[in-house]
Amino acid sequence: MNLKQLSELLGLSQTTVSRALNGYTDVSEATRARVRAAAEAHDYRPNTRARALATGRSRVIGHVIPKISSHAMVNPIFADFIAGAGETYSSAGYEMLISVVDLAQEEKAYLSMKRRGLVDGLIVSAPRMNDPRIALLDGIGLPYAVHGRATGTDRQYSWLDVNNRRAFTRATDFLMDLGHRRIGLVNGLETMDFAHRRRQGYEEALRARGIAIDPNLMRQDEMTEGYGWRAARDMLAQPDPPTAFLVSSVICMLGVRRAIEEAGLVLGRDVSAVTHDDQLSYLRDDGAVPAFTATRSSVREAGQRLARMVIDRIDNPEGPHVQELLEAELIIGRSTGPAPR
Amino acid sequence: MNLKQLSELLGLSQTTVSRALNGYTDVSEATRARVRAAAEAHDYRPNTRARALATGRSRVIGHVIPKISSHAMVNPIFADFIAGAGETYSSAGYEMLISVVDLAQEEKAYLSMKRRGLVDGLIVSAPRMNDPRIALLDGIGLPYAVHGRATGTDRQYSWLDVNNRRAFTRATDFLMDLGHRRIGLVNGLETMDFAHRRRQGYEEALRARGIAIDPNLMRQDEMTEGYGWRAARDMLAQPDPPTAFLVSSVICMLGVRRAIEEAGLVLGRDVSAVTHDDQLSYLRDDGAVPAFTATRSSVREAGQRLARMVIDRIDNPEGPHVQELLEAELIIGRSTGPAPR
DNA sequence: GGTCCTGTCCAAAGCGCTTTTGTAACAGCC
DNA sequence: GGCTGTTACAAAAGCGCTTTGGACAGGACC
Repeated sequence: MNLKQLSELLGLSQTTVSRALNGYTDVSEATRARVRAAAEAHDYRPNTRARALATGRSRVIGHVIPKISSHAMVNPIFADFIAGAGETYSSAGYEMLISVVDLAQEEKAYLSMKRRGLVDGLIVSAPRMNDPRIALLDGIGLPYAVHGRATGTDRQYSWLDVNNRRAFTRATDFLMDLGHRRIGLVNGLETMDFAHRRRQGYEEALRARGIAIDPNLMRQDEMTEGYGWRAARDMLAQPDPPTAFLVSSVICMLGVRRAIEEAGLVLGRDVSAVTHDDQLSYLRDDGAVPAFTATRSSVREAGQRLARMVIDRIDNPEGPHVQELLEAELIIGRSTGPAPR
Repeated sequence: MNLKQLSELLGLSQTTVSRALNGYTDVSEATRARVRAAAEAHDYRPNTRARALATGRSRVIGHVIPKISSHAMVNPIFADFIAGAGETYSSAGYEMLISVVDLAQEEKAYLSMKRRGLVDGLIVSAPRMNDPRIALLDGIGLPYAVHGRATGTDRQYSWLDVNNRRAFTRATDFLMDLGHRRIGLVNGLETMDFAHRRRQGYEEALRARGIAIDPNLMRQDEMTEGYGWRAARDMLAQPDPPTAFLVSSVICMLGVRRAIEEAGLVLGRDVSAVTHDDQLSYLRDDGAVPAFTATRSSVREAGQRLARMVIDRIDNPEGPHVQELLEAELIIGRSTGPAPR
C-alpha cells in the first residue's frame, strides 16, 4: 500500500492524504479522520526512502566504529551506550546506523556519509587528545555530538562527558579521609582523554594534601581483568605497597580484587579499592550493599542524552553548542574501609 | 555534486554517466575512463536515498534489540557480534541499522521495517524456544538469518549456531577423562536455546558413562560474575562438593574462580573448570597458556558469517536455506587438571 | 543498394513521497 | 453585484537516481 493507492481508495489526491497525515491545517478535521482511519486500517507507512529523497533528510544518525587493521575496537561500553542512544532515537523517530570503518579511512567515511546523504548527523566516540575529527566534521558540515572531550582542541563543539577529574579527585579524597596515604592508580590507556583526566584528578587530590606522587603506584593499559590483576599484584609486591587502589573499570576491578585475595588480604579491610562504574547492564552489582565502592555514572544514560543532543543539533544546526558534564555519584560499597595502621 | 551536474560537466547524458559508473557494457571503455576520472576528481557519490528509491533496495540490514520495559536487553555478546557483522557489511557495500524496540512491539517493528522499505534484510538474535519470530518473518517476506536456533520450530530457515551440545559434551568428557565424577554446571538461563542445548550435552556425556545426574550440581541464571561466584560457592559448600565446573561464559568464570580461591582451593589443581569462551575482545586472555580451559568459538566470526548469510538470502530470496554449525575448539588452559583423589 | 547487426549514446519515464502553486466554493462586506 | 478573504482540496513539479526503449552511425553481408 503506497500513497497513490491509498489516495485513490479514498477518492482524494495524494497531496491531501499526505498533508492530512502530516498534520497540516489546510485539511478539514473530518477528512483527516477519514484518512487516518484508512491509513490505520491498511497499515500504511510512508516509504522511508521516498520521504528522505523528497525532504532531503534521512532521519538516520550514524555511529562509527573505527577498525584497526583486522580488529574492530570494541569497547565494553559500546553495547550499553548504543542501547541508550537507541532508546532516544526510536522515541524521536530516528534510526541508528552503525558503520565499521578502517581507522585510516575515517575521514573519507565521514565525507562519504555526507555526500551520499546517508545520515543527518553523527555521534563521535572515544575522542583522543587533539582529536582531528572535530575540525574535519565542522568542515564537512555534518551535525555531530561527541561522547567525551578532546583535550587540546580550542574549537567549540557539542559534547557530553562525565566529570572524570572530579570523580577521581573525590574518590582519592575519600580514600585519604579513611587514612590511606599510598594509593595505587590502575588507569586506562592515557592516550584516551578520559584516562588522562582521571589521572589529573588523582594527582590533584594527592597534591592538595601534600602527598608525593609516586610513579611506582601508577599503571595504565587497556582495561582487562588480567591487566587489573597484574597491576595490583605487582604493586602489592613492592616494598612499600599501597593500602588502596583507584581503578578505572569494573572489569579491571575484578582482577584487582583477585590479586588482593591471592595475596592473602581482605578487600575492604586490609586493602581498599574504588572503581569507576559505568553501570554496564551485564556487570551490574545486584547486592543490597554493592560489592565495590565506585564513582558511578550510567553510560546508557549518556547514550540517551547524547542522542538527544545530536537531534537538537540537526534541528538547529546554527544554534549554540551545548556541553553537558555529568557528575559521577560516589557510591559506598564493601570494598573500602579505614586504612590499616 | 550530483549526477546531473556531473553529466553536464562531462557533456554526457545522466544515463551514460550512471551506466558508466555502474559497469554496464554499453559504454565504451574510453568514455568510462573519462567518467570515472571526473567522478573521482569531484568525489562524486551517488545519493543513497535516490538510488534506493530507484532500485527498490536500500542496501541496509537491520538488527533488532528487544527492550523489556525500560531496560534494553544488552548482551555482552552484542558488541563483538555487531563488530563482526559490520566488517562484512562494509566490505559488501551494505549498511547496518540497529533498532531498539519494545519486546511487545517486535512484531510490529518487523512489519514496519518492511512497509517503510527501511531494510533489505534482518538478523534475528537470541532465539528463544519455539520462537514465534520465524513464522512471522516468513509471513512478512523479509529475508533474514538467525543467530542460534529455535528449538521447537519445524520450519526451514537459515541459521548459524555454535554446536553447543557437542561443545559441552566434549568438555564434560574431557573432565571425566581427567577423573572428575562430580561436575557442577553453571549454566545460562535455560529459556535461551543455547543454554538448553548445553545442558543436554552435559547430561548426555554423563549418562554415556553411567554417571547419575545430580540436580544439586546444576544452576542456571543470567551470566554475571556474581552469579558465577554464588553458584560455585554454594556447590562447593555442599557435603559432596564437585571437583570440577562447567561454566557458560568467561564473566561467570571469573566469579567461579573467585569462589574457588576463597574456599582456599587452587583452580586447576584442587578444582577444575572449563568455560565457554566467546572470545570477546575486551575479555581476551593474553597469556601464553590461557588461564581458562575453554570451549572456544568467536562470536565476532559468527557475526561476519551471519552477515554474509543474510546478504546471500537478499541476493537469492528463493534459494535453499543454509545452516551453519560452528564447532567450538576445546582449548586447554591452566584451569583444569586431574581430579584429586 | 538494402538489410541487419553492433557498438554507443540519450530522452524520458518512473521510484513514492513532499511541497509549491493554484483553484474552486463559499461567506462576509460594502 | 463586485470585491476580498478564508477554507478545503488538487495538479504538477521536483528530490537524484536507475532503467526502458529507442536512435543513430558505421560496418558487414548479401
